[in-house]
Amino acid sequence: MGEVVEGDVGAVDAFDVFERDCPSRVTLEHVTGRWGALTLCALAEDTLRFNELRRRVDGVSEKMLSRTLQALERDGLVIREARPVQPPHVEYRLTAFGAQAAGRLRELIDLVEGRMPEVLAARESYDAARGAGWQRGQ
Amino acid sequence: MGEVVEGDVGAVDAFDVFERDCPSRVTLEHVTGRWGALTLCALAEDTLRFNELRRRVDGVSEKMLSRTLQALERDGLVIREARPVQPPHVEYRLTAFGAQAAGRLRELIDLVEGRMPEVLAARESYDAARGAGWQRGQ
DNA sequence: CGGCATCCGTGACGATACTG
DNA sequence: CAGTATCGTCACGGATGCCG
Repeated sequence: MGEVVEGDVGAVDAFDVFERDCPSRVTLEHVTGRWGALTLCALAEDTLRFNELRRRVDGVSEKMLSRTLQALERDGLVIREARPVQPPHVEYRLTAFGAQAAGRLRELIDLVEGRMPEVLAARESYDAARGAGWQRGQ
Repeated sequence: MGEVVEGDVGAVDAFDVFERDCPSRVTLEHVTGRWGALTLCALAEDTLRFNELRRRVDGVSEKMLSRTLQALERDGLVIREARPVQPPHVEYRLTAFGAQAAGRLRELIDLVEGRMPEVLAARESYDAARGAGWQRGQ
């Protein structure tokens, strides 16, 4: 994974995220965004309906969940399936790409969760060192 | 996933990101944030100085890079090493935790970059389907 | 139930100037 | 070089209300 097939001219860095106007940055932000990441991971566990998702991703507002799902659907990570019944029944599930992304995210999240004790300790010593004269977002 | 080991009082999901007030969410946002992710990946390739980093992460402002680095240092992902010389010489490098996080991020980014052609196609068909009469951020 | 439209505050973010 | 300080903007994101 990741090795380069030579002979292919420069298609390698065609979508390099380090470039400021690269479209891959936008997609990456959708995937790694505050709600995007959690939404993808929630859908990786199970196909869910709108309000089930809302409950699973604790704290997300209706508007943001809606926006997040639209962005992910537009980028081809999520499939929205609406069954024409009364009352409405809409389900969200992942595409193959979405499932892969969710898998990578899961690994990252598991890592972070597992390292939290160490993170909390690091914060304390950081704040202790610089007189706690901080502020700025968390 | 999600089952509780009885007898042990909830230590299992002690840092579950799906919970709204969990500190792991904040750290995850630092790691996956717009500039956090790129900064970590840049430092995974090499130890860098402030302005080298600024050039590598195309588009980041001084202020945001500074904030990003502080957040990552505080969470124990980045080490800031200042040598007391004139002119100032400051280097940033990853901790073991930071390197692991960067590795996971790299995999995610590689995936996204590789799938961009498909993403672009998905967007076109999405926009085509719904009259393209939209807007809202990307 | 599954949304979209609207109002609106807070803070993220960029540009610029300044310091050590 | 490596930042901090200050200012202005605008879009993120929550609350509310309405519709199919």
